[in-house]
Amino acid sequence: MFAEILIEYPAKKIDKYWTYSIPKSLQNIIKIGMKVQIPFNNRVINGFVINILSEYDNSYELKEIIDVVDKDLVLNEELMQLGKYVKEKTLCPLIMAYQTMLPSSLKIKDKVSDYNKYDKYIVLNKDKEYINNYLQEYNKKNKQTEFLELLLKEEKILKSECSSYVINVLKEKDLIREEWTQVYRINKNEDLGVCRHKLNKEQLDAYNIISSCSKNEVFLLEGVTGSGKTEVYLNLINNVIENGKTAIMLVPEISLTMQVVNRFYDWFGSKVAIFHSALSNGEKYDEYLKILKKEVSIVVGTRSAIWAPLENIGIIIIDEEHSDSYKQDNTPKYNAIDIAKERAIYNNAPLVLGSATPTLETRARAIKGVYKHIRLNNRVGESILPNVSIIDMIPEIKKHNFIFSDELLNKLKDNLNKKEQSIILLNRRGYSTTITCSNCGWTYKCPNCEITLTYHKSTNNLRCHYCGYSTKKEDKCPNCFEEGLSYLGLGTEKVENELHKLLPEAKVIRMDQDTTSKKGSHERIIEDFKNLKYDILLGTQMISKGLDFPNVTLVGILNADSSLNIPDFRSNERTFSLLYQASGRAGRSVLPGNVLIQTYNPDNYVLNCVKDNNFDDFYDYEMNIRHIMKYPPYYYLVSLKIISKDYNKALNHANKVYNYLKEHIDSNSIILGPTTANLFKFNNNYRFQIVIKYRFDNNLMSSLKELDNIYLNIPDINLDIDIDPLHI
DNA sequence: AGGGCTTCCCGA
DNA sequence: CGGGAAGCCCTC
Repeated sequence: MFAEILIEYPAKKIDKYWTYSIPKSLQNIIKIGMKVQIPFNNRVINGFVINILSEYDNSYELKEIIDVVDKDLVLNEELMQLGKYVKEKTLCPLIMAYQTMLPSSLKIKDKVSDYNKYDKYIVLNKDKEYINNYLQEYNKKNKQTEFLELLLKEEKILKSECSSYVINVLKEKDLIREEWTQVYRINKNEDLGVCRHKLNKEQLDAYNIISSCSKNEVFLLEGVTGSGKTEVYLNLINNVIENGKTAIMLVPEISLTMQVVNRFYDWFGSKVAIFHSALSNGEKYDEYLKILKKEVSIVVGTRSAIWAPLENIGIIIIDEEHSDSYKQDNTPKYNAIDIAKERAIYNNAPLVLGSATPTLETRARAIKGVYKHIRLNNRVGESILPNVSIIDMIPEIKKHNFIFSDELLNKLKDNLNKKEQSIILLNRRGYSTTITCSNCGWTYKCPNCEITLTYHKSTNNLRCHYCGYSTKKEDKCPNCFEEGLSYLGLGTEKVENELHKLLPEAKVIRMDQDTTSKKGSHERIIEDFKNLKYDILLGTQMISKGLDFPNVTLVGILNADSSLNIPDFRSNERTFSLLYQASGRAGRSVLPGNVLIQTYNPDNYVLNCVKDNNFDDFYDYEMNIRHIMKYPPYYYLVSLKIISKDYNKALNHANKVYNYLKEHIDSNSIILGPTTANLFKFNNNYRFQIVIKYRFDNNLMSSLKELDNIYLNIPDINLDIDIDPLHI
């Protein structure tokens, strides 16, 4: 017997099958998808069994597999197949695809360490009669007898609650012993079944259409904010598990994750496993184990949850499908929606994409009939969509209102008086975005990335939000040594300061990357705000999605232009989505909501579509632009980045890549560039970019693979290929 | 990836 | 001539 094996290192040069013979002693143990130990180039390393062969017709002398690393960890057939898909789709080494599927504690490359967690108990080592006799004979009262008596009553006691001296003495006498039971770090009660609301007509229609689909089909569930999509998901999943199948539900990111997860816990209790980045390695390990042991049938989590080793999947649901977080931005650059489609096909199950603002790609497919389009047009219960108005900031500037317009400030005051809550969104953290010397014009810039540094007042330093570089702020200009430093551009820290000045009685909580770095701080802020401990929630886009605060009646959006001005063909779409989602936070209960959008471009079409709550018009407008400009969904994109520390080398090779593509890919495909990439200098690397737009191109993928291979062997140059990029 | 072997460059 | 760095090659 022989095994074809992948080497643990995710290097493209050794990304192929290596054949080993299987020793007799392991022949019944080794399976496809298992971690094994092998000799490789005079070392012992880990490998991953990808095929088992009964014959091997080559004179080459093979080495033997040494041992199995982990008998219980076997990727199933579906995931094995999926790995090959990921390699083809994203051009990553195959082993990397499999590494991506596993929680970090179980990665192929890791040594086996025991991630199991145990509760250690002390129990009696003799029967009760024996102990009673012993106590009588012993005929003294001390800590030992006290402990034995307690143990007679309780049967087992946590070791951590016992005196180690007493334990040692009694162990010596052979009266007690230790017993270990494995415990999970996250424990939920049995199925609680609470929190079930009756579905309204629209929700019920959506539920009926999707639940009666027993084959592979993709649905777009497009529901306005507050229309109760989560309730539909819960019912769909309930239906699936009642039929003995399993379900995956993806949510975008953690601020929202726990809120959704808690609804699942409330309904499904211990049948749910969760995955998101805030879990510790041990917690992830436990959750993974629950799935492997088939103790759970529902997995809820962020992007990586799409790899859950569930079998017999009955439905996959992706909430807020427009979210960028479903695409991984380092290798393998996969999109969880693509993976979900593959898994839905494999399991012959429906896939539901839900959003109030689906991507243009998704919506176009729904309109074309590739996906089934289901709409929820009304909010649940009494609540109506908020009233949105646009505030022109140019006249406000003349009144020296640089941050808050009179109207927004008055509404905030009103809300304080009425004891209703407000949300303020500014998609920029820090204090000010730029520090410039008004005397000599010098600006603080990142030495590695050549972009302006953001000033953080609370730590009195300047930080690069891309590479993490940080430096102390000087009192005087470091260039001309005059006291001319001025603070330009607005961040959440400065808004917070300003709120304290203008509304000293308001209790303000700020939520952005800087205030949520600690574990659990997300949930704490959200809980506190929900429990009315604060009047105003101020934050970046992490507060815009999905959160449900019934007492919020006002949403203020500062500097709505900032995201419109980002040079990316999707910036209109992102702005619309961000503002629309943020607006949706207002008036979700009986109280009506107001949204104020502050801008310097009050006539902007995108903002006015938000104001009129009109996704259809926005969609038509933006689709027209995409059509004219040959962008998705009319064309597909590939982005290639040519990266080097050496400027000339990067430029030179960018041109070579261009010429290669020109020669090899279909002449109908459009090659743009090379141009300087969006972040031209990042971490001391110069980056050039080439973008390919294509519709059908039979030569493209093979050419990209070929290019990728060529650049493996060229030193000091890195070629980064992103297929279906989200940002260009 | 990373260890071993070869080559190349330069100087107590 | 010798030693160390850089480049190259190979791994079932």
